[in-house]
Amino acid sequence: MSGNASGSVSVSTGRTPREILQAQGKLTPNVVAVQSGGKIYDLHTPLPEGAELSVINVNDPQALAVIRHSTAHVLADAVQRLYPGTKVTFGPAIENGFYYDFDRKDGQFTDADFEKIEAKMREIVAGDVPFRREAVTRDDARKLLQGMGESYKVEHLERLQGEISLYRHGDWVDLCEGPHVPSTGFLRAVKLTSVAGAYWRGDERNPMLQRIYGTAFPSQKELDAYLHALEEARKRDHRKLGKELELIGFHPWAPASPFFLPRGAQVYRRLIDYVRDLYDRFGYQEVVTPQIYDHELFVKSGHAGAYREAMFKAATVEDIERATAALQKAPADIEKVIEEHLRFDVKPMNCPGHCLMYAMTRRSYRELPMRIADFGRLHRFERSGVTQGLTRVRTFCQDDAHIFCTLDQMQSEIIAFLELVYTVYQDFGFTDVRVVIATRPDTRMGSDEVWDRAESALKTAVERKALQFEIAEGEGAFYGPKIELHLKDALGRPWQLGTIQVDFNMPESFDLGYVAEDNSMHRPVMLHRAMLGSVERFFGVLVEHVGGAFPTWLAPEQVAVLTVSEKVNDYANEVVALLRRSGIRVIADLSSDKLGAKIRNARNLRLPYLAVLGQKEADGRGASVRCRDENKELGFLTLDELISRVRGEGIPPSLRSS
RNA sequence: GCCCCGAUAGCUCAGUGGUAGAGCAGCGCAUUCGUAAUGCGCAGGUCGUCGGUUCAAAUCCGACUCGGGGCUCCA
Repeated sequence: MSGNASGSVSVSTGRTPREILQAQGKLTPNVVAVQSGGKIYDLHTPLPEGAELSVINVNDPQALAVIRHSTAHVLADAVQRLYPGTKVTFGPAIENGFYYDFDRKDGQFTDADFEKIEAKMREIVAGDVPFRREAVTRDDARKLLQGMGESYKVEHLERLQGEISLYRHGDWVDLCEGPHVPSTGFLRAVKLTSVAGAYWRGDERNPMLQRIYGTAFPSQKELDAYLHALEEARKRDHRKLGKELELIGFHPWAPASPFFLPRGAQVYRRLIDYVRDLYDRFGYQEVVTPQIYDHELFVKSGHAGAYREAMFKAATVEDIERATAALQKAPADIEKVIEEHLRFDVKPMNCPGHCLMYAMTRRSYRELPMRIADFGRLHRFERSGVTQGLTRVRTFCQDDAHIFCTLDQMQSEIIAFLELVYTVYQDFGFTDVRVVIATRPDTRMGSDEVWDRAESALKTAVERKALQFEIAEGEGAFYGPKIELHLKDALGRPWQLGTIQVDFNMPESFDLGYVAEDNSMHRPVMLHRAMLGSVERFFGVLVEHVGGAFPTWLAPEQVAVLTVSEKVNDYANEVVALLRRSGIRVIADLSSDKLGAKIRNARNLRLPYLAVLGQKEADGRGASVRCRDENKELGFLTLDELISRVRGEGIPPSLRSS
């Protein structure tokens, strides 16, 4: 059970953590690895001379990644035993587990193989064989890997820099930098979860590998807890809740295009109304613009090139007849015929139309900043494999707006936007927002000076709000840098919702200008910005965030009127009419069901308030009220009390008078 | 687009080659009930679509459609 296997060529110096801990008498059976200088080292890897270290025990959070990466090795070992000839590639620990990518020549993995593979893995774990590390030269590694036929590893080897190491457990060996657990016996709770295709190095042009996902924990108990939490998260899935609560529907004849059913449309409309109210207060002007434009527009905006694949064409029968006739005359000119005769495109974005509108008249600096908002419906052709529920669809609308402003106004506009968007997220109860600033890519337009100014405007705004942020170097659009705001869905998958992007390109392409104070023409800057982003996506993430229990101000119905018996139907109808007149959204259950059943149904719909009406309530002109959010009965309330309570919660938190 | 999985009643699901099932929802009748499911009855399906294998297909095979998981979190 020694660290460095004897006989290998060691490039490292210094003692291993195992040796250090042993000397100090601190090597307990629970030690998985150590931490030193912010890095995790396993017990096999020599530390720099004189390094400080702290012990990582099997139950420490930092041990998870080590355990999972080691489990990936055991998975690969098991797979290669069961399916000889399978080549290994990468197998990292990931956020909630690990994966390993294989190139299997003789078939595909399916979920049905998991049981067999897990059994083999348990066997390897039961053997409690030690992991061993060897530092080797590139030549030795190459010889070894070539001898094993591991062509992907050989390819990877040539890209590696720095020290090259092998890890072994039993007679299985892999090119790997670690870190790994001391022995396979540390891998006590393992589950394979799914199989998927994945391209070698993530590139579509490369061969597709078979990826097996799994997860591992220090104990079965923790694994079970994780799997249970996953189950719970699935219950919040907006696709499941959307169906159960009759919010949305889909039909094969409109793939990846949601129907918002009456209950869902109630919420959808309120999301938009909410934003619209903010626009009124924050100096935005809403416009309504065309759905279908001449192709020429998107040539000018650049979409016809870069965005071509994602755009729907709109053709009339006449267009197609003309195109057909033209093709019969000149069959070779397909591209040209399509350009000429299929003239219309369905808009994938609002910005080109807004540029047209901006340029409809001569603009003065006095009009800027001009904030143009549009809830126009957009269509984008998303490839079939990437669509998903409401979070990735082919038709949606954004709370989209374009701010045309001067370079000097850019900074304050970005800050004002961040103020606004954080108010919005607060109203919805989102606190876990990830902020990413995407900076200049290699191929870009505009001078470095202008980019400097735009990037620093974004950074300043984020810093002014004291927000934590990450920089995504080179990930900005070719026309300008941007801030992205990401939120997570129930399963922890991140989605970009809000964004603000600086654009120097489109004003240029459309030759936009304004007359400045000195009577000279200047080019405005264009800011693309959205808070909810796609309303569809936001709706999906929101459903999951609140578990289908919309706050009173968004709920499709705010109060359910439930009768104890049909004897009080007259009073119930009176109450419903009164609440409706008071602007409250009500449904009534006057059926012959028992009260218990009515309550159950209304609760399953997650209605904020239940108003029970019986003879007592009819006599007292009130209702016996139950509140979903406080999860308790409020007892008897007069109708006025009920109305003022629901009305108070019926407006967004940031707008409530205090 | 590519890899794997799935599709049976409005919903959730059972049914592995031999006469299509359950619960819930719906409809009808009875019940008039006090805080998470009242009882009885009725109705409801070209088993996603098309093709193939077979005496016989929801079931086996193939294609297609739609949906789900995934496709750098780089040894």
